[in-house]
Amino acid sequence: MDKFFYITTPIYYPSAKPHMGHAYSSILADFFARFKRIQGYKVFFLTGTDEHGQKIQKAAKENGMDPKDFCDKISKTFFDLSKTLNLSNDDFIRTTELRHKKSVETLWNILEKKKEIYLSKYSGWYSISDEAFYSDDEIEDKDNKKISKISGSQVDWVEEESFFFKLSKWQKPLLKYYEENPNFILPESRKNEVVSFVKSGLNDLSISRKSFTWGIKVPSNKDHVIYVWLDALTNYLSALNYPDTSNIHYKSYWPASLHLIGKDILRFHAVYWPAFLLAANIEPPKRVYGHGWILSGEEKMSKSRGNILDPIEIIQNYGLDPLRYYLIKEVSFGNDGNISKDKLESCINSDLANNYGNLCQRVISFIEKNLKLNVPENYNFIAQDTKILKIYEDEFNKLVDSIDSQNINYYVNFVQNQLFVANKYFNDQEPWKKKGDKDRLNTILYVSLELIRKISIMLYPIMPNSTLKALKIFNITENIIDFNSIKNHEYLKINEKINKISILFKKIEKND
RNA sequence: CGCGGGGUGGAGCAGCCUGGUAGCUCGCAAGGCUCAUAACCUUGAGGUCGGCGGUUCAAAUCCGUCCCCCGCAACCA
Repeated sequence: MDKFFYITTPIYYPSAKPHMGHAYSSILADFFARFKRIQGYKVFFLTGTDEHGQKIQKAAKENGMDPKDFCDKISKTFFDLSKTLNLSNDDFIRTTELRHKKSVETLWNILEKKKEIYLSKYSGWYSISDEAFYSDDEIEDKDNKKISKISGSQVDWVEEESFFFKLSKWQKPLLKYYEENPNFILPESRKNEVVSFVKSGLNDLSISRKSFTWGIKVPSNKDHVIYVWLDALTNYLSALNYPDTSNIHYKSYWPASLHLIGKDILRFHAVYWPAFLLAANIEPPKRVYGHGWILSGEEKMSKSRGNILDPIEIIQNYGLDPLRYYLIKEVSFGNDGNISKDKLESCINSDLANNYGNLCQRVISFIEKNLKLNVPENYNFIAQDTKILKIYEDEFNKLVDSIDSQNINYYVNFVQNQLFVANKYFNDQEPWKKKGDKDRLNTILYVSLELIRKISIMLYPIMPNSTLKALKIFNITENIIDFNSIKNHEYLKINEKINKISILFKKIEKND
């Protein structure tokens, strides 16, 4: 029976151009998607853009553009980014699409029919840029203006009719859901935050606005636009052809396996979203993972500090795969991490060029010179060979578990460790001194090739382009990569030719 | 008492939940090797785990308290 895996990134809000944080979320999601694919799962990987709301309407107006044209333009930059990052996403959803509109309207109607929504009036201090209301003690005066203490953005007194979602009613069911699904919110530290937030009590949620028009209209009352978050979150269903719940996509992939998001939007995903779904009698997603932020050095990236690292520019200068590797390996997943050109450069030199790239190079050129690129024959494993090869067999389940629990640093550290092991093996076995002992020489080279194959497969989800280059040695193409094959030690067939490859990663000359 | 994150060898981090000789990568020093992208391998130096107090046979790890840094001022992942 087929096994299914549905992973999503947040849909990005295209009020400005993509930055490192968007790249980070997307790259991580792609890593999981690619891993599950080579593990044999049927994967659906979704990303896209969230294009409704007052901010977009306002930004469009400032640019003298129609909101839709404005969205088309900026959404394209995010679409382009997905190409630049070599994402393997199966779909790219935009909330301005008809399929999404239908999906949101259906969800709304269900909630309304189930009496989860009621019409009332909201009055309070509202911040356009935060898209949030603040209470009296959350605002202060500054320069004759009212601003939010929390965000510092300007707030205005707003009094308007609004539809409300009976969020308060779902406090207990949510807590029960968290308890019954202890891994619904990860990492654990953030789960605690969410749980205590819910425990402290939930107010009903205003889920419509009358103050602007750019969005999906409330079906039963066209004066209202549906609240951005109710609109946006539903994208995860829309892409599966919801409301057609009998279609194969929906049946296979819902509930989502993993919503990968930044920690700042955890509340929407871990509280509101499951509440909406429970209220509509739809199964909530299996997991929401709130990752940290990427900082520049010690500080948050900001234009005023001039320490911004544009992902596009980094990729142009250093290449995509090094950036992907860096973000996945150097950042302790779940925590904030930081990136600097300096650290990226030394990561490229030591991990990629010296360690992985050089391993491939030394082994292949040795085989080229001594065996004319034939697969070594008459190999005969002795204890020191099997000991190394068997590590992959022994660790296999742990590696799979580490991915399934999003403990990706364990996985990456394992690979890095095996790179050291492989280089040490080649060093210790000294094939250059074994030219008189053909059988032993062949065995050493055979084992070395196998190590390169296993390591390259493991690195594939992180660096698809570079590892596909390396796997050309063995004529392994993307469609036949099989993670399970790292357990196998006799993959290579005698009489086959292997292929020479060019240098995988060039070292960066440091001039400081 | 605003909220949250954090303080572990020169740098970046893991370990803390479930106490038991302090671990990883980079950097540094010495040696080895020469197949390879001056790459690789070995060994070594370097930390009283922010301070103080407590619990314990035993604390980076648990409890209390204090100090310091960072984000919450947007390019919201």
